[in-house]
Amino acid sequence: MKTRDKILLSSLELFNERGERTVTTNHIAAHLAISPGNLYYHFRNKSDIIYEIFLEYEKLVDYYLDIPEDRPLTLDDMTFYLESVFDGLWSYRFFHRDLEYLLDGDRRLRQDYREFTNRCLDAISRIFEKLAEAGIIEPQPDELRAAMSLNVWLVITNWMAFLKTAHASEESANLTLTELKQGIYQVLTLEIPYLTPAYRERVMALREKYRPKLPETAGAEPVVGMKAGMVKN
Amino acid sequence: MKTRDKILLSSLELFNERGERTVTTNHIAAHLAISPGNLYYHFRNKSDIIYEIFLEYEKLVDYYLDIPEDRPLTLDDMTFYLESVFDGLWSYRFFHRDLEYLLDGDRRLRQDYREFTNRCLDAISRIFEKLAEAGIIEPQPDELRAAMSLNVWLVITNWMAFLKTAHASEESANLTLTELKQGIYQVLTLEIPYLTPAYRERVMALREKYRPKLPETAGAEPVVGMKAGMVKN
DNA sequence: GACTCACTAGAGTATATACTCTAATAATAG
DNA sequence: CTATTATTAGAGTATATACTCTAGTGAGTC
Repeated sequence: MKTRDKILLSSLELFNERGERTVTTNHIAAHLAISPGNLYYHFRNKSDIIYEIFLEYEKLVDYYLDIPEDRPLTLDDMTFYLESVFDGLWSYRFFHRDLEYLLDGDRRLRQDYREFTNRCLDAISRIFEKLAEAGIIEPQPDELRAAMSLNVWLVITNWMAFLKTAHASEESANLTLTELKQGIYQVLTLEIPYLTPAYRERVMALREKYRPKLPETAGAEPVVGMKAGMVKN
Repeated sequence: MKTRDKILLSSLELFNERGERTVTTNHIAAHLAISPGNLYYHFRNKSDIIYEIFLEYEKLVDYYLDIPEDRPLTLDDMTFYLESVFDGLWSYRFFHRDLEYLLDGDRRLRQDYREFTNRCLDAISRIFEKLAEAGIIEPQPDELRAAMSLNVWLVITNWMAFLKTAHASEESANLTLTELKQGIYQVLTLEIPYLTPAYRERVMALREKYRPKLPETAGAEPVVGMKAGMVKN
């Protein structure tokens, strides 16, 4: 594997683990057992590394949120979208943590992220639209759908932060799979009132699968692994 | 005014303006035209300053979210809660921005914040309960109410970050009053499906007041001032 | 007038951080 | 084989950061 790619991989790993703020370029180099000079041969600066990681993230999410226009959506599709988005969120979780600071320091990133957000909002809205066409949720006026989509986005992007700050009385805060999946539970909660009678029970059953067993008990559950076995389309 | 209080005030101001990460204790001292030594006479370290600011924030929100148990809630109460919470969010907006890092570095803060979050969630849930009692929203089972409350919390605490990152193509990102208030619009969007027929129109009209005029146009609107004229009870 | 004590100035320090520079070694092209 | 280019090591640097230490000052007290 190319040094350049190793740098990106290690950076992501360290950023996710310890937060971008506490991981220095020297740490990254040390972790790879290469010299700082070597790292700076491949990247102009730390921002550059972060930007490239963002591009990967963007690509991943754009890929997952590609909505088929030639067929109606199914419940499985919706499940796939939810699982995928939380997957992506997990893999690049450092990003949303220090988002504001990162955007303040890199105009390119700010601009790109802005567009990325808008694409995501459009995708969510389009998913709702197609779920309505498929008779899974009731159709809603554009304006309401847009506001709902934005709420879904806010819940999704804030879920990890909530887990890490509000849960986990112990400091380390190993996230469990159950906890991460509760994010899907929260998103489905938003949809409940809009479900059609025909699908209500099925979606409620789906939601139930993501419900936490014991809300307040920090269990010794398996740590998140993800990259689960869902395949696109 | 005591030097100690001036330090807290300036710190909050600078943190809000530039982010905790980029504001050093030396900056704070310089801004007050006092020596670093003086600052460190009053506070053991930077974390201590932040912790004290958090206590103020906590006190403010706890005060606002005190729910009267001797009378039913009104729509005006709900408006007051929403306005107040966004007020508080604005006044201490640096806090949520760097939340994870701050909690990682201070056990006290982590523990207190955790309890604070739970109190807020309980308050939101209690508000929903009393809104149902007042016939404003339909009553819901405990479990759904809890999940809804959590969604409200996620939307509220993530709203500022959304504005600062997704909006404002220009770098500075001066938030406008209209934009901040759109957070209330988003929260009310969550409530729509649960409104009783008797109140539906009134709440929709209230919501309309917070609706952004031109969603995507970064206008030259008046910058947020807040501390608006709402009085408790 | 000596004494205390809360408060302040300002120079200083150990460490870290992002990043640079030079020189050397592999890899590749002609 | 030679020349060029890509890659790497490793020491070094300018600056910043959180924080310390010493030496006071000024207002009140006995």
